[in-house]
Amino acid sequence: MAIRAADSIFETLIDAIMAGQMVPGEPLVEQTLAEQFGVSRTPVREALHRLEQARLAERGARRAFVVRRMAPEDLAELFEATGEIESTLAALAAKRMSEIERRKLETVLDEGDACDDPATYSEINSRFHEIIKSGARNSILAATLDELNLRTLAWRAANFREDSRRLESSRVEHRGITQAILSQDADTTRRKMCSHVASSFIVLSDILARRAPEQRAPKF
Amino acid sequence: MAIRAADSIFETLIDAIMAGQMVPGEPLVEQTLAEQFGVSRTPVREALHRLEQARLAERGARRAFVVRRMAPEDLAELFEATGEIESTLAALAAKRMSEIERRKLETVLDEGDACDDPATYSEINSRFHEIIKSGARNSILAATLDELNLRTLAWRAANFREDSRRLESSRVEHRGITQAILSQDADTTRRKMCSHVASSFIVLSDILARRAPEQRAPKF
DNA sequence: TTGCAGTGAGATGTATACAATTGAAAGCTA
DNA sequence: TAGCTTTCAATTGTATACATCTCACTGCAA
Repeated sequence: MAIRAADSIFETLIDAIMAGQMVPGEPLVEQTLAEQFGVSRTPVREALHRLEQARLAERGARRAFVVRRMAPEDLAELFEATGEIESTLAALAAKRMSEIERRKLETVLDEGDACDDPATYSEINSRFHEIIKSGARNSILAATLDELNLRTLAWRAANFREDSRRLESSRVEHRGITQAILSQDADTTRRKMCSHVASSFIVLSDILARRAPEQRAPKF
Repeated sequence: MAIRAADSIFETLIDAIMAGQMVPGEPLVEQTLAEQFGVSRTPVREALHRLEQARLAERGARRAFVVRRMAPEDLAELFEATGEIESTLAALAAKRMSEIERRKLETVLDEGDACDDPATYSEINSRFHEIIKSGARNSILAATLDELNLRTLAWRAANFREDSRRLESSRVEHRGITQAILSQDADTTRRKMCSHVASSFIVLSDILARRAPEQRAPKF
């Protein structure tokens, strides 16, 4: 019982959704998944309920679970929420980060400037946001942000490919955020972070808009 | 199967925690609860897992569930998070509320001024916050706030008795928030709402601090 | 007295059988 | 043919038995 089957199934399903192997609308039947994982329905059932609570699954016909469909408006709300919470964390971080953390932030920024490989930049980008998140000194808000990020993953992961123009503008935005944090200007930090997340969303929207209609908005 | 046993058990347990009938640290044993509710362990099990995800239960000895204990610092973080999110919603509402909603807000404010009964005031207070929440036009943030409020309920419900001085200061704060919203000043709205939630927390802290040590901080 | 291994009770994790619900499709009627 | 009813299969909900894990307690040895 050291590692629970329900836990690993839950995570496997999340990974599959992230990787785009399970598209929104795809059915998630207890019996079928149980056979695939080689377990009984019980742990699968628990995993599916957790996916539902994480808003990654929803009920379809006959109360059956399907990978959650999401309308473009919902995605916009989700990104707005993410942006607001991340901005709040950044504003708190501007007031609370230690000297060591401020130095780290600068280091990561420099690494980002020196990097041209999109995959590496993506990893540096994560560290940048991670430092801010922990600098805010509020684990509840941090957990809330993680949760929301999980819900956008299915879309970001399936669609995002770093394009060099976005990479450059991201660098500029990171620099602005860092400057605001270093000067402990909470209001400016909030504004710049909010705009940064909004930019990411615009890029994603563009990509989605260019796709075939049946993929763009699976629900309709 | 119209109403699932698991659902009603989940809600009953929340209500019991809210009402202070189950104090933090109290064990939640599947078998025992199953007998009390007259069902099998299965639906109880599901309800307990959902309580855990809602952070109202945690694991104690032998992986058993107990009503979640919380240190004072955790409570402070929780209230800070609640305040930040409610402030964000208020700031958005200041920019987005319809004329009708603005009028409603004024009406509720007047009702609050005219009211001296703490129970009635508490209901009016809920409506005030409800109007702001829906005025923000973001269901994700609204749901996030609901979730956090649920987690503070156990403490607020067990401890809160309206005291007339708090009632008066609450009125003043509500008036300030309303003015800021009506003049569509998002920044001021955010600041005032944040301070409003902080005041509530201070009052709660005082009440907790006056209690016997073993009740004040159940964990230690 | 201290430390540790064995043991057993208490609790959750999982498998499986059966019950209940839902929705779609077939069939009947006007 | 349109609309209503009935039926039935698909799927989840629940009950129960068994498996597994954890930890407190006991007893022995150093």
